Amino acid sequence: MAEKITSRSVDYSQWYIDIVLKAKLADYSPVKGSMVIRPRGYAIWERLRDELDRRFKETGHQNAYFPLFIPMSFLKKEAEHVEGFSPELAVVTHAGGEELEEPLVVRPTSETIIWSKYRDWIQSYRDLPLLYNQWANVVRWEKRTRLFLRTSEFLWQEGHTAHETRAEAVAETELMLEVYRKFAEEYLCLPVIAGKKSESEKFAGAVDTYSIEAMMQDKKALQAGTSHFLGQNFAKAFDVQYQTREGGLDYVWATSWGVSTRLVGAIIMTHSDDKGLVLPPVLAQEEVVIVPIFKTDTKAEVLAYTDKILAALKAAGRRVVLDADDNSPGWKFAEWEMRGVPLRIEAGPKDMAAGTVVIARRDTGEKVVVAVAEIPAKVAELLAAMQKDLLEKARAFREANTHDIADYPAMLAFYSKEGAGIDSATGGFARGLWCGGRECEAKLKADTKVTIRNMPADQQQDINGACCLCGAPAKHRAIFARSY
RNA sequence: CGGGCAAUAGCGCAGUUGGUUAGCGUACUAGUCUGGGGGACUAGGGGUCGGCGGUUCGAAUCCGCCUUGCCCGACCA
Repeated sequence: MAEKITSRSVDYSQWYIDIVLKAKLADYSPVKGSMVIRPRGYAIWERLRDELDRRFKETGHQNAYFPLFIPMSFLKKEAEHVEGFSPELAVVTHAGGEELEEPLVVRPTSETIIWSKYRDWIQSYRDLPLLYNQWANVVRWEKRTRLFLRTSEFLWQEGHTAHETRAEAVAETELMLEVYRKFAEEYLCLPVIAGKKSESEKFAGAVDTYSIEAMMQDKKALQAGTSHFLGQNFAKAFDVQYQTREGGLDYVWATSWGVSTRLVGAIIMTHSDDKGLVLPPVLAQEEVVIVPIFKTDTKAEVLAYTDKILAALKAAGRRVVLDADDNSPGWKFAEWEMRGVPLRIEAGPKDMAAGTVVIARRDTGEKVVVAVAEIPAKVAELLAAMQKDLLEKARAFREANTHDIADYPAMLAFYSKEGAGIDSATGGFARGLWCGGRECEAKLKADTKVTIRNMPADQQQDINGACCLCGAPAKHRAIFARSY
């Protein structure tokens, strides 16, 4: 609270931890890798979740809930799936004081339990498509954890859909990726790159995995959401067949897609500064904080003044809070900046005499004097401007740190720059042509820890040239980066 | 899971050749003044020194194991 947070330029990791703890978004728990989400952090998740839920329903999806415990044997039905997840499984072997006949896996994701039920529910093409989503917690035992970004238990949503045709399932995969992309940009102010993952980076059990990738302020990439085309893999594993329109029998086509509380970490890392949290206004628990500035003998009249402003903003539908505590104004300014409230209204005797207030923007620090009657309109204007500017600022940062790379020496040079500025320099995003081969991708990772984030969907034209890693004829254009 | 560092009041830390009643800053509580960028003074409350075990007449201090966190690596829809 009273302590300052570590500067980004000193230690980016510590800066992030300081913000999460000091803005009271989350705290550690006694169990390694699991975290407590505190009210100020949960409020961000709630607002994000509600908006995303609205968008899912708008695109025809329904919510359901599937159980936390999954029979171990279910995981084993899809070979790649169990192989991918087994190192991270938490398994219940005892319950009710006895050893269980079959161990129960605490869900790391719900494809298997869901498809075991889809088998019962799908008989005919008339039962399709099935467009279900669930909001749930999942557990993946992580070796190395970070608040919000990688925890052993996290909150997420997982959509699981079943379709008649391959084309329809692919379209759903792409549709949900686009829902995520728009949501990330419009609501979270996170500019993201939507594209397909390489073979080595895709989901265990998927035919194709797509992702949205964002750039953090240390220039590392963060996968902010994924959408998978599962083909008929799970339908075959769980024997989910349906009668086709032609009277035949075929396996159902599937997708799954998800975003998690990791998004909260992405938001923090993208927008915040050395004073603390900076939030897109639509996500903020409070959009406006009013700080009255008074002496003991002027307290009553100043509070009467700010009460009217508070009432006017509430009447305008704003999420607003008045901080009438006896802390000094400077203390309050710093505290509310730490918490990431987008706008601060300062009102004291001078303002009262002039019939004005001072409004300060959290992101730019800019202060403007506004007449009392104009406050609701000005607040609306500033909040909208901030929502827009945060996205543009983040986009400009990403563009400034994205470079086209032609060959391997250039790639090595790009990622070997010595660490001036934030953290150890990570170079940023490299954009280059790629042959699609696993070998050169693996070599790059071994040499530099840089991986292919994805192949941007809108940048696959004019692929004429050599792979920037191995020189073979290129098939794709890819984004490379170090990542979280 | 391997290597390194750390854990003492809510937070940040000091204390330790083993010795009575564990200390500082800050935060917290009460009061007075103060108040436009983290204010001053006075008086208070707050501790199983991360856990378990060992050595010892005596352990925050020495030893062992464990837990949690941070950094580096391995791993990672």
